[in-house]
Amino acid sequence: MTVTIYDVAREAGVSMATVSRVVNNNPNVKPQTRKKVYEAIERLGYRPNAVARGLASKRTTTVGVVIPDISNAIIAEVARGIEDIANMYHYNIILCNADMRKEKEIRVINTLLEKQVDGLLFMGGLVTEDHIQAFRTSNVPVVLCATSDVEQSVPSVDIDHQLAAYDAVQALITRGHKKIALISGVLEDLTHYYQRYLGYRKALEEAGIPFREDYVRIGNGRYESGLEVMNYFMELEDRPTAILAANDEMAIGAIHTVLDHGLSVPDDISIIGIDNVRMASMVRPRLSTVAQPMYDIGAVSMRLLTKLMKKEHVEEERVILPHELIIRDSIAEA
Amino acid sequence: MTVTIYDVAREAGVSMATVSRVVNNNPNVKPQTRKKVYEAIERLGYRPNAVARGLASKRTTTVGVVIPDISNAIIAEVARGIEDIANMYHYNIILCNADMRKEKEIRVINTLLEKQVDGLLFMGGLVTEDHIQAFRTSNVPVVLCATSDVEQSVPSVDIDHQLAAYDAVQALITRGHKKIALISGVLEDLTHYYQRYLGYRKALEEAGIPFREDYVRIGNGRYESGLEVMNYFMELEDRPTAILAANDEMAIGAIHTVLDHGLSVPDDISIIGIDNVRMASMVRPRLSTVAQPMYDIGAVSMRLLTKLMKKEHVEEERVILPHELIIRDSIAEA
DNA sequence: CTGTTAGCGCCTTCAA
DNA sequence: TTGAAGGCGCTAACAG
Repeated sequence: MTVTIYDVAREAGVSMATVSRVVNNNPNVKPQTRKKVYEAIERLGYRPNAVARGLASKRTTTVGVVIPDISNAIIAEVARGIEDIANMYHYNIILCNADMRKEKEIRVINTLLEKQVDGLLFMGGLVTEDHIQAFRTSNVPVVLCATSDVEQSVPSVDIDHQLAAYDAVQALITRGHKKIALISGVLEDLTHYYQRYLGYRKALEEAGIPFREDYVRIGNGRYESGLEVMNYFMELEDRPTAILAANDEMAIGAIHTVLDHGLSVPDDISIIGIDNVRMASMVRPRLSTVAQPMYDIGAVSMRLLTKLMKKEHVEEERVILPHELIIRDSIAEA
Repeated sequence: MTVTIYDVAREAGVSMATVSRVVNNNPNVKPQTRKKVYEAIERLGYRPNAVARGLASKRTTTVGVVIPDISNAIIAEVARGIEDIANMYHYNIILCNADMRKEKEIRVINTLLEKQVDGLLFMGGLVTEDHIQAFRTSNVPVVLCATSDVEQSVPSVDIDHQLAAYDAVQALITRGHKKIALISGVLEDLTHYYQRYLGYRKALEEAGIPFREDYVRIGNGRYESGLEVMNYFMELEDRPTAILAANDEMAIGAIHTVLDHGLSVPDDISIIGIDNVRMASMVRPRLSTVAQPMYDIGAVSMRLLTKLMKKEHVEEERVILPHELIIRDSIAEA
């Protein structure tokens, strides 16, 4: 039924080894022989069995990419960066979605490891002790992509989330705002939302603006949540004049709550986000935000992983990429 | 270095066969023996090698999912449907993105086949002769998901795109609109955009509204494209009062062009889309659209694939799921 | 430049 | 209920 390397060898009148060499682009084959083999392959419609190959060579030339949340808007661009570099180095990549559930993340990591991937990229979620434990039990290199672990014991590529939030608040302060509220994500996410929270506080502090408990509310990162939290701020007696949302999706929700109240963004209230997802420029007013270099995060982390897989020397296992303030139409002078 | 089934056998004082049985949940093992084996596995930190298993059993219990475009907003929800059912039947799924490039789609299909997946799901893109050719050379079942082929020779799960567009235009006609324009996708996409185009024409025809060439323009499916095409319509002397956009993203672009011209949606111009991506309710005015049952499309196609993989009998290899008109704020009486 | 020969780690009869 | 043994399809020395 299935045609194997042995069939091709017989058809071409050579040995299995020679066919193997041809398939693997080993230069030690006479051009003429090579041609014969290719013809036989063509005639028989031979397709190499990657499973057998993986077993024999102990390398699968594939890297597993764990996506904690496939509906997250930033992953598409990051994935593109990963793939471009992976292709360049002739690695296949297989994506596995974990649906934002930690237990499933661990399961997926183990599945990938059982499949003998040559390396692992963990993309964008919260990294716990259990994750690290799962990584440790493997013999393959792991790179965290658009995230990092608190202990900083795993190679990673990310931005400085604290600084990103700091810069966003700065942009507000520069424009004369003093009543600046934060729509935060869950603070248990120590590497993303908590850092952004710290950046918010730090910017206020440096500007001599006192921190107010009632100016911070936690959302879940989704649009609806931005809608709700902003509603709370609208009801405040001493309403904020500017908002930092910990991500763009909540920022957009916040904008819409303001509009739905019949007020204007940015004339009445300024709103800034973080991430620069594609949607940020697909709303009115267009959202000002702090851009993550998503493609680069993907590309650099994949590049780092290839080095680790080849046991090449790497200067620095923890890479921080620069972010960029993008001013559009959703913020204005106080 | 790596611990194998043989090590576990020795540690537990049984044969490899017994360990294999335990790992594969074969009931023919004495509970006591099973326990011993589990303990040995635990002690040694044994992790089954899926590659070796795949080679020996000729089944990998994984299905490959080809995603033509990972940044497409509808795939996340479809993927969720696929995964839920896959988990239910104990299949792993591996996602492969093809970046909207046909040549890469074919390559990815072949890679997946080389990896010996037990089945293939092709999600949402245009299916050409070359695709079908690639499918044919494999021995595993293939299901098209959120798409179908013109010849209808491959099992598929999709909606009736023509009817969806028809219903959208109907919603406009019902509200008294007569000057209805279409922001289409490329008509070469026979299974999606061309069908939607036909639905548009059919609805007009049945209502006795003459078709106008200048009321149809082709976009590329993206937001920016909606922006541009709508700009063209705005300049028309006899401006349309209603727009059908062939997908939501272009519809949203169209809305913003109208707003940017200082006019109102829906008071001056009504706009309706197709798909019901999450973003449709994340804009102001919220977008009316025709919803695809994305989760179900994923779930049903995966279910169909499991049947095919088990060689079970299936009634109908081509499933059409119902769509639904969702009226929100972007359309009004003429 | 080419062929021979061991495995890679596991499943799966077939016997016992 | 368990063990022995023969592959699965391919790669990787090692010879020649």
